[in-house]
Amino acid sequence: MTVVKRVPRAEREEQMLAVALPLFAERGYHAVSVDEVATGAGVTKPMVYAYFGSKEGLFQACATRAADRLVAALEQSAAHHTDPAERMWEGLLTVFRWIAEHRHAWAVLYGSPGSGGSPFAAPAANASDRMARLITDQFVDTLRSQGMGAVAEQHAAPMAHGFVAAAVNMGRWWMEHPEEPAELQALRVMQLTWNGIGNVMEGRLWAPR
Amino acid sequence: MTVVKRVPRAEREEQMLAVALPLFAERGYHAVSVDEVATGAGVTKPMVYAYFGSKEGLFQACATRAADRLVAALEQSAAHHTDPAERMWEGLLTVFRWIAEHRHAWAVLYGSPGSGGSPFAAPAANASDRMARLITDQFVDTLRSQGMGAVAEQHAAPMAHGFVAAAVNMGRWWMEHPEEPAELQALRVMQLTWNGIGNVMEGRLWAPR
DNA sequence: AAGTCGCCCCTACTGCGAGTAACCTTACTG
DNA sequence: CAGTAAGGTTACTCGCAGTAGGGGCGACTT
Repeated sequence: MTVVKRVPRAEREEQMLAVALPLFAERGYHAVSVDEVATGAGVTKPMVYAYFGSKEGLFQACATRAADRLVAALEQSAAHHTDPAERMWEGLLTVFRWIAEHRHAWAVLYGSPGSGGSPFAAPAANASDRMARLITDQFVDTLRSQGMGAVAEQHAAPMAHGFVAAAVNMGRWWMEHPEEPAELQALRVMQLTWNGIGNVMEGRLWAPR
Repeated sequence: MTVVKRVPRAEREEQMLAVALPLFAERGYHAVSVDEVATGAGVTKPMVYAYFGSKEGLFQACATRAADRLVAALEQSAAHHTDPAERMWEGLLTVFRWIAEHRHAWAVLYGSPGSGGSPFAAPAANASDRMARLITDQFVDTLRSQGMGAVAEQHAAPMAHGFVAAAVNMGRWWMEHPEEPAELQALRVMQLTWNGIGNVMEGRLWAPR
């Protein structure tokens, strides 16, 4: 009899996620069947349901894990810098480097270009919210210390969301122009959101130290 | 026998789209069945397939139509203004007002908050591209006339995409805070992308004339 | 040593909904 | 008043998400 090894839950979940992530990333949610993931992980469909509840649950697990790691990387970067501009710059560098090193995770989180994006965008929205919060806090602190609390209250959160969205979409754009370096993407976001288009048009460019 | 009127294709397509749009907008792609749309439009499923080819085709038709109208509104606005800042500002106002008046179309195009977003994001990407191109052209013209062609070539397109993304996501954020006026959303995008966070933090706010 | 509990894993189904084949019927054409 | 195209239907197939129910093996009691 084939001595098929029995594997503890945690390890098997890991295998399933490892199989599912690149599949979801490359073909999109719809084009991946649960059976496929199951057999890829050496088991059958009901195991996937036992561990993740549903196909959506499986996808969410992939996306949530990706989101957690991305946000963790960003938080760690933020903890190492205090100056606002530097913090932004280093944060962007961290994010774009993370994207380059985790293309599958990024694609699952924020949608791959070829196949349709991901449904069930909750983890992506959640990741964006957490990243936006990091920026919002920075923003509010800086403005408060300059007696501009009112501006902060009103604009910080939505502007932070806009900032994150700009960065995320620059990431999407990047996926289609992969020859460029991460640093250039980060620089562009800084030009756009830190200096502002108005300044750039008048020749005021931003540059890291 | 019930004298159910037979309806010409163009008109029936219109009905189907009219039924499908709010359904997709409120419940998302997955939770809507083709049968539902068909009966809602007074016919049966095969008619939908005869006219739109597939469920995806039906969705794309909704989204593409929304995209066309949004872009058309923006193009018309752009044609009425030449000054870069004013053009941006009026364009943003146009977009946010359009969103307020076409919430369903907007939700189908760029994903509703409650239900999962939409798969098959091609029309959304296409709309973003076309809006970004409007901005890119403006951007390149302005920079070229100042002898900064090199900057333009390298940064205009990706920055324009970042700009559009920021505006789109501000629109998403707005859907969850619908009490605020369109003007405030537009103003925030200007603060973020025209002035830049750096300027805002130093107290330089932007305001329409 | 024998019960028994819980975990890992399977075969074999149900059911829903996308997509299709084949046919009917009304209305307009020469 | 055929002939034909366009609007419309019933009645299927099929793929896949999700489930029911059961089997075996280790670990922990007693």
